[in-house]
Amino acid sequence: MTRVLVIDDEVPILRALKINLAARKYEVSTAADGASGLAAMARERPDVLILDLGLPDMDGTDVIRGVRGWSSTPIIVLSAWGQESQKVAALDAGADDYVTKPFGMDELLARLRAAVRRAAPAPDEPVISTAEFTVDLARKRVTRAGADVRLTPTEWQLLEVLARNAERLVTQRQLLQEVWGPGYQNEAHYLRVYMASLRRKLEPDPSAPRYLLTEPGMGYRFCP
Amino acid sequence: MTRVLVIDDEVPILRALKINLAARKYEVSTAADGASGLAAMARERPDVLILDLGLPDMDGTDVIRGVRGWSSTPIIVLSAWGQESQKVAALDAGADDYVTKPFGMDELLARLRAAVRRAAPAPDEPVISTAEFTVDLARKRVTRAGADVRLTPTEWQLLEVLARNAERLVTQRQLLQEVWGPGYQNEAHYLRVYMASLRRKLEPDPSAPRYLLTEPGMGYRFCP
DNA sequence: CGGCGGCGTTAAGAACGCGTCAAGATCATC
DNA sequence: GATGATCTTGACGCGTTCTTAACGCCGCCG
Repeated sequence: MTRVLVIDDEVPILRALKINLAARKYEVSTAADGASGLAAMARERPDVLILDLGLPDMDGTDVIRGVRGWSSTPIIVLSAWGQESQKVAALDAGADDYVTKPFGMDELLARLRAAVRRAAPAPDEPVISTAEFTVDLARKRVTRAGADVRLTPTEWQLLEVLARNAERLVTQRQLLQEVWGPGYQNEAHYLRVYMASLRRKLEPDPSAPRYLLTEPGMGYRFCP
Repeated sequence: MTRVLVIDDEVPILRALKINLAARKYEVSTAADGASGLAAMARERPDVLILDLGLPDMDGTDVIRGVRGWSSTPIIVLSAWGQESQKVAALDAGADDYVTKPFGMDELLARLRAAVRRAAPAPDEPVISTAEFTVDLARKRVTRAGADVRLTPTEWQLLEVLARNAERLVTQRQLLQEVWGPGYQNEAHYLRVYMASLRRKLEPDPSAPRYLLTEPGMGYRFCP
């Protein structure tokens, strides 16, 4: 049976979720604020977390970071309409999906199923290759034309995040967060320096990238 | 069978709707004022709500907010001719569509069908496509005729909000709020500039838009 | 008929983002 | 403590994007 933890301070929503989820054979527990939510998270180890961003005691993204510090449990975020930036921040902090309030129960259930399904098969294909080079995520190795390519630690981390999200656009904030940690989310400059050096080592023509693409104003994308 | 709740205080309209909707195999219930309407809403959980803005006891937008606090049931608003600002307020409060009195039954039925259709499927895979182009929300990608379309960040954000509310009328205020943030709600001018450039990149004939439609005085609508 | 407001289009300067180079600062290693 | 690699920071040029203003069009209303 799938266990769900709901962290929300609004009683009507809490009750509605409890009833509907229980009816679908989920095992539901609840918490009304961030602090007790984190405690419940550690105590009960649920399979999914549903988190309202508008909590009385803590910022929603801080709760996410608190969880992501030690767990990769899927997190679905509830946010009010019009808080686009909050949603982005939540996703950057490590949330998996979001639902805008007011939400239809069907939509939430669908996203819940999707999150659980995604979480189950963890081991991805650990080797990603392009026509020019291959990235072995497990061995932390990059090969080009038969030979290993020497990458500095920072270069590798950057490439790893991009490779894990192949084909996906990864925002600058997300990259900075994953490679340099929180507090560096505005140092977009680092990205340019290191993307340049990655391209110099991996691209056939570094000034006209084919695999490590820039999406101006938004981020980067790795296209094998 | 689709269940419809009609909240209206005018007896002739109420009767006309009841007859016409029942003839189309809708299950109809009615309420004559805001307070009993909200009660009926909670009790009966209809699939659609048709709400007259000119109620004797409450402001129409307050009824909408009362519903939107806990439910995303589609709301179609009825308003007298010439009450533009009321309509905008209603849409901002969370209504899905509006019909101006006096209205043709065919138009109302069409909007009703559209509202129900929209509410039904929770989009698991966030890809919205038209005959001309497709929008992939997760990958942040727009494809037209097999090729990627380059959008600037602002263009993308604007399209994203419209796509997430496909088929639905989005007010200028909502768009400005989501894309430029609060404090820009009167800069309707930006919308025109960026809608123009979106149309230039996506519409087959930018001067006669088929997908990115203008609702004069109100806002815009994305119709796949 | 003429003014007014909403909408679409275009253009131009300002502001910003990106890539590049290079000079310190820091760290690891011996 | 010296050396070399790596990371941080600054400066600059270039192209893109944002912002703002101006103008034409259309429907509405006095």
